Amino acid sequence: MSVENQLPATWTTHYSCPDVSTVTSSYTGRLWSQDLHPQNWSKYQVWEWLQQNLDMHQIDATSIPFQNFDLDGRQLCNMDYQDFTRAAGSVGPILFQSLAEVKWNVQYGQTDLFTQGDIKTEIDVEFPCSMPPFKEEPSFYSTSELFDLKSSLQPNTMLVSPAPSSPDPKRSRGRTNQVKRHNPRGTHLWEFIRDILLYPERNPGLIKWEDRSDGVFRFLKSEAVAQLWGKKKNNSSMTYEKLSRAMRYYYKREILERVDGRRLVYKFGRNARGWRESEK
DNA sequence: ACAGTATTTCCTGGTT
DNA sequence: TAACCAGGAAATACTG
Repeated sequence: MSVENQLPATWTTHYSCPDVSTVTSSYTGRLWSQDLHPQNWSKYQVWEWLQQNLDMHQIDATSIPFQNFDLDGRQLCNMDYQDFTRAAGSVGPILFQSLAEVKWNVQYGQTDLFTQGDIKTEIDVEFPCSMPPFKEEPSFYSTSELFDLKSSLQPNTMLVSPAPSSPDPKRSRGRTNQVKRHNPRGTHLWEFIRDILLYPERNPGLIKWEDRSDGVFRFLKSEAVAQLWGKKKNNSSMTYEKLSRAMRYYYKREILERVDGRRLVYKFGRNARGWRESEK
């Protein structure tokens, strides 16, 4: 089975975490218009948006009650500021702002300026990560943790993607990377896996609990998960082979426990937090 | 520039 | 044979 087949449509089409330069160029339109208006999001898309916002702001997924966002796009769009605060506490304002900006961008944001380029390479690059951070003071985290997107929202500064920091003379092997974004320490692999697992109703058959209370789970679509992880890390050459190596390193740290004899099965270890139902 | 962490990449060899 | 699993070794990416 190909990876494309493994990936649910919504994920292939919508899930990604591009770097700033790609985000900006993808702000263009076509991917955004009618069918991507938040008003028309499915529950799953709402969930994706939520996840991406948490990622972007480095908010632990367990810190907000996801059940309050078991909504489709229309319901989401009907929420006002108060509703967001009620639903997500201190994270509410971030979400509110994020949604407002998505709406704005769908409506007016994209102009011809960025409609360059070949759709193919941008097609898998779009929204959640392109959520602009909100500008008001987030009292609970430092602005330095934010993406430096403030500027990227301004069309004129967006196109030039200056590959900031490192000179990086010798190139890497395999990995296709363009611009090193200021990628705040994102979610770790095991947290990424955990977060997919946490909401099975929205997990499109990628990973499944084998024993919920024991923390045993199984990959159903190993390569698809690897692709998603790769997207999150902006690494298009990620494979299950490599992802699983990283998983095996978790054994020593007791973030995972070994489950032998069962292919694609892993178990959370004593150092993995946030996966138990009681911790949700 | 540098050290440390967390992968990522590659590889050999074994198993299902 | 394909798809996994085990880990070692070394390279990378990023952070402080």
